[in-house]
Amino acid sequence: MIAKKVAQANKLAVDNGVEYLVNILESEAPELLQKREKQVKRVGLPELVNAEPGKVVLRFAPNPNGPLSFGHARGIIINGDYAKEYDGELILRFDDTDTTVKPPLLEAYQSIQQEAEWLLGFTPHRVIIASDRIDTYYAHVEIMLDGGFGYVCQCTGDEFRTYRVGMKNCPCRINTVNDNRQLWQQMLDGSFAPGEAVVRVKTDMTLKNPALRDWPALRIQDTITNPHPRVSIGSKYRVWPLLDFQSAVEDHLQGVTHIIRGKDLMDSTRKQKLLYQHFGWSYPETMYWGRVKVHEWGGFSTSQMRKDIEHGKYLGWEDPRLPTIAGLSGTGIQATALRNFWKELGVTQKDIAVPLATLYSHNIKIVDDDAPRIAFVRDPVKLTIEGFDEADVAVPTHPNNAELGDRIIDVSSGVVYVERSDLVNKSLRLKEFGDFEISGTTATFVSKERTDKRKIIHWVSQSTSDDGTLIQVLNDEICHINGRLESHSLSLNTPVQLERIGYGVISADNKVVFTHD
RNA sequence: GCUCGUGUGGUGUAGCCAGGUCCAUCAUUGCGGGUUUUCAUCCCGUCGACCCGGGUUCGAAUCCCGGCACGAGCACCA
Repeated sequence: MIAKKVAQANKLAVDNGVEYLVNILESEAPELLQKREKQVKRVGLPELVNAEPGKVVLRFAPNPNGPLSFGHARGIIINGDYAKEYDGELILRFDDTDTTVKPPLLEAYQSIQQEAEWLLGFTPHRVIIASDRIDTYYAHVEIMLDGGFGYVCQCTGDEFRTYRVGMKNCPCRINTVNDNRQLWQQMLDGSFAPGEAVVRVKTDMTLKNPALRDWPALRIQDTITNPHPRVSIGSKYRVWPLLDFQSAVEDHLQGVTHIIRGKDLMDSTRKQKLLYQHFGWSYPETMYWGRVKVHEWGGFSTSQMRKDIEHGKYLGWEDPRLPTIAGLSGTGIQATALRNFWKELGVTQKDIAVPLATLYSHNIKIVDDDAPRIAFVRDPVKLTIEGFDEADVAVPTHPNNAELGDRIIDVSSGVVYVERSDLVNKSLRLKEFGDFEISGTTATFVSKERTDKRKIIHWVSQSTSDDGTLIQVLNDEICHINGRLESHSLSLNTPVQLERIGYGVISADNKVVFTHD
């Protein structure tokens, strides 16, 4: 019955067009006509669940084992943007609890804060350093041991792995509170070497997910051989929390309401939720994003970059070939471009690979309206001007932005430079100057106005240009391209556009670093 | 192996939870054209996608089941 009616309606729609039905509805039952707009793309980041404006606390927690990379920018930008949008707070937390595998780098504590601020456009509301908080973590270990939901385990890694896959309890699991208390003191006082004892969170060895079975919370590190790089910490502690424990406790202590992180940490969330249950705490809302690769770079690991720099493969963290924030900003990528880029990708759990062209297009949108045009002549050839009497020519600094005014170029010397490769044509127009006929090394003035469709090239006057260098990465090599750079009074780090070449950034009086086409 | 997650044009992304004007959004890239004294910017046009197979339903990108593919976790790294 209903089916028949619907079929009838559908047929009407096909025969008479949807308009017809809409009209009937409008006259007979207007309340059924729910306005559903044509599809619109959602703008901005998705809403946070359970978020009360003014009470949202988020955090970004890098290991300071190097300065920030392109990938870290996502964490800062997304978390920071939510904090801003919800009038909440962003915590910058240094998770520097490993002194052996990924040891922290002293300089990174400073540089990360600066880079974070550059990326965000504001200063993180709180800064926490995990290595300052070890005593607090110890206090929570003691609660855990006393509460019977943690124990000191003396099994080797291999032994425990066998228990984990076999879903069997390890012998240490039945330690009494007193046993654990005593063993804990022994961990602290140096009776155990690294690997001889760990503190575990007691969950359940029969849990479906093997990752969650009695997971390790703290371990011993040889901080005599590998002292913590912060002098105030150095060799002070032997027992260090692992990420899952440290992060869980700290998030609770700081009142974090929302955690947004990589989906590789999904099991971390599950482990931490089990710990929160033991403590009687409630876990923050969590969101995840997938892994990002950039076509041109592949993946990027801080540890690998650090090795390559130490081996001299790269100049340093700010090397323009490196996907670090320092490298990117040094080549003229703007913080706003990075922000827009990451916000556009959002927080999907898909693993993706994006082309650099996407980032570049964001950067062009930020930079182009205000980037002064400036000429750089590669492989310069000196030409003598004939038949032009005026002392100078005025060239607009920006073709679409008159506010930037004109560049007055003195040509009274009668000598200009042009690019050698442009000289395959003998009839040329020097941009904003005039039409010329080239013969040997003389350029004879023809007309100020355009007389034909001859090719337009860029040029510099000898007296208003200097020897300069364009620094450009080509095939993973840093190339220093010498030429003549138009004289300018632009300050350092000004984004410019080299006419007919591409965008760049002033890196010294006579040096420009190439950004992109 | 166990566990978890993801699959929309070349690349990203919206829509999916609350099935119907979704012959699927927006951006980027490619291609074509226009403006322009830059091979830039800007503008216009155009190509191009719901992983596969079943099921539920009058109707499925959207719900269910099963495959397949890819990724991650199972570290005394973060």
